[in-house]
Order: sequence, then C-alpha cells, then structure tokens
Amino acid sequence: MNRPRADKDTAQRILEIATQLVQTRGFNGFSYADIAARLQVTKASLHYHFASKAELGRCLIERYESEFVAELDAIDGDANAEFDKLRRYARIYALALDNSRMCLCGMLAAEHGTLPEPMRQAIQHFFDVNERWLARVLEQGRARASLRFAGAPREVAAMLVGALEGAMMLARSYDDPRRFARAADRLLAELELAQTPAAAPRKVPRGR
Amino acid sequence: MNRPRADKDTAQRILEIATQLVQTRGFNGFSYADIAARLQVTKASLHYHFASKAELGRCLIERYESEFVAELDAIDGDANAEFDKLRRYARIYALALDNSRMCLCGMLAAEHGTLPEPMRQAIQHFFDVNERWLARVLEQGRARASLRFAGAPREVAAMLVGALEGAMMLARSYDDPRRFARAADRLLAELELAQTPAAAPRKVPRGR
DNA sequence: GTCTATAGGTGGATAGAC
DNA sequence: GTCTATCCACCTATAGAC
Repeated sequence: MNRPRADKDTAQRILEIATQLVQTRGFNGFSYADIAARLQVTKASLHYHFASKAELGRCLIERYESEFVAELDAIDGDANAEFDKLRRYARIYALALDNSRMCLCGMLAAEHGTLPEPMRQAIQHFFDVNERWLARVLEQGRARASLRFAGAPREVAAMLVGALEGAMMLARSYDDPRRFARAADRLLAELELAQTPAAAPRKVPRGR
Repeated sequence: MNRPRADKDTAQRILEIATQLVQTRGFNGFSYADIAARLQVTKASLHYHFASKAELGRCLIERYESEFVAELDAIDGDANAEFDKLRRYARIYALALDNSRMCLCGMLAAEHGTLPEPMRQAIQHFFDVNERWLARVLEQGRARASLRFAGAPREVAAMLVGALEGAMMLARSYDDPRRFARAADRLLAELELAQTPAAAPRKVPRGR
C-alpha cells in the first residue's frame, strides 16, 4: 500500500515468504538470508524492497491484517447465523495450524518485548480489529437470542481472542492441531444458547 | 540437580537472570552477553556453568517447572475449596505479569519452531504437569459438586492452560495486566457451580 | 532491480593463563 | 571459577557497478 517504488511481484513474494517464516520461527528466528535463499536472490536485493527488517515487519502485519479482514468480510457476506460466524472465525486459525503456522500476530505478541514501536502498534491494531468484529457478532447473537454470555461483548471478545491464540500456541508445541479444535469447540459451546445449561454435560463430548 | 561441578550461587544467579530475560524477551531475544553484563562477569565464565545455550535453556525449564510445582503443592497444602484453587492457580500467572513477565514456557511455546529437541520435550512436560494438576482439581470439584463443566476434566484443563497463556500474551502486548485478570475471571466463572446459568449476567460484571 | 563486495557489529563457543 | 584473547559464523545494512 505505501511502498514507494518496487517491482510489485517481488515485494509480494518477499512478504509471503517472510510471513511464513515469522509464523513458524518468529521475527527473531529468521533473517534476510533465509528469505534470499528461498527467493533465489541476494540479501542486498531484499533491502531494495524493504530498507530495514523493522520496516519489513510493519508491512508484514499490515498485509496480514488486510487479508484477515477480507476473510472476516467473507464471513459477514455469507450472512450466517452468529454461531456459524464464530465457528468460521475459529476455522481461520485452524487452517493456519494445518500448515504448521501460528497466527502471525500471536507469534509477534510473544516477541513484543524485542519489537520496534511501529510493529507493536500494528499488532495492537490487529487485535483491536479482531475484537471489534467478534464483539459485533456477539452483540447481534445476544440480541437475536442465538448466543448467550454474561457481561460486555467486547470483554468476551477479548477473552476469546486470547484463548484461541493460546490454544494455537499450545497445539503447535504439542504438534497436534486437534488440540486446538477441541479447545475452540469448547470455548464456542459455552456461547451457544441452544443448550440447557444445568444439563450441559452432553454438549461437548470427549471426541471431536 | 544435575549440574556436575560449579559454584552453586553463580549458577543459580545465571538461571535467575536468564529466566527473567526469556520471560521478557524470549529465548532468541537474549544472548550470553546480556547475562554477563547483568552479572558483571565475562561471557566465557557463563560457558563454564552452562556449556551451551541449549543446555542453559533446558536447565531453565527444569528449574521453572520445579518452582511451579512447589507453588501447586502450596495451594494443595492450604486445602482450599476447588474454586479457590483455580483462582490461586490463575494468580500465579497474574503475579508474573505484574513483573512484566510472560510464563517462561508460554514464551518458549511460541518459539517452539527454533528450539532444540531437549527443550521441546521439557516444555511439553511442563504443560502436562499443569494439565494433570488442573484435571485433578476439576475432577474433585465435580465430585464434590463445587464445579460444573462438560466432558473430560483433562480436556477442560488443556483449554484452560491455553486460554490463560494466551490471555497473558495479549495482556502483555497491550501492556495491561488487568486484561489478563478479566479474561481469567471470566474463564473461571464458567466453572463455578453456584451461579444460576440461565440468569448468569450478573456473575461477571463489567469492571473488576 | 539485482548484483558483488564489504562494512561493522554480535552471535555462541573455545583455548589457555591465572 | 574467572579471566583475556580469539575464532568463525552470521547478522543487518550500505556503496556502487551493471
């Protein structure tokens, strides 16, 4: 979006490769040399497109967020029931995991302490966007009596984002994507109105 | 425990400093030079106590787990009600956050993709210990009718560990420890039997 | 836009004196 | 146990030719 000059294809390919590297190894876990090797160019060429690693990092988050927003729009476009929207939201995370990837911003959140300020702000913005979207779905679900929860929608949204990011992280370190699916199913089941809460036991069975 | 020779005080101080560095910057975010500077010794001295960074990392996790287990034992020793145990469990995380620290193993879980195998196994072991402890508390709570949840205790435990780790990570990147407290309160409130589920709204109020 | 070459720094790690 | 000195690999980044 705000890259000045540049062969767009190359810049895009750099971003794709770097995104995958951050999602699997973290921002401090890869170097320009890694990108250069996969793209079959020299490190110097990369600096033409992204002057510094900090700048590359910022662009990485912006691109990731806009692609994420596109997926949220797609969910809204299909105009599903609120519970289905939540399931499809969780599925975005699940699909990343199937490629052994963490959420880009979840990964960066862990590295928060070492990141330059512009990246920190971009990460917060990503989570804000996620929480606002979730809060809107939750609010609608409550209004239409399809979802059930206590307190402010935004607060439930904040809990959900954290819980899904955490579930993702643990699933990755157990190398077991189903671990994420089980946690996500359980978190969402709490919000489903259909259940008789006092007799909840059969709502989330052992398997998945 | 299995350090061969060594001035124990120095080794312990190295571990303390390194623990704090990992909790704030991650395993890939600090170097022997950082420890050396804070301890006022040279990098070479550190290698006397911990031959390699991978070895240091493994010891870090072992020490962290044994201190964590000691805290869990302390909770069991006080023989509280199950819900109080869960609250005190969450409080361990909250206290770390107040010192701007992530859980050591939560941090390392994010860096999983870059860590040597012995560290990966130690991290999984830490989470297993946590989940087993939580599952036992949950099981007792259900038996004594003080807690309410659907499905297998171990599965709820796995969800809780992930959710708390994730909440911690997000709270840190928002630089707002209360964000963790709100998420934790909400997660635990779901388990409390006392509430009338259909009229749950007043159980988790806006503030904290 | 991509290259070669290189600067200037830091990474983990070792040898050997004290 | 701690030091000095050093190794070599790697890091981000720049200069300047093509």
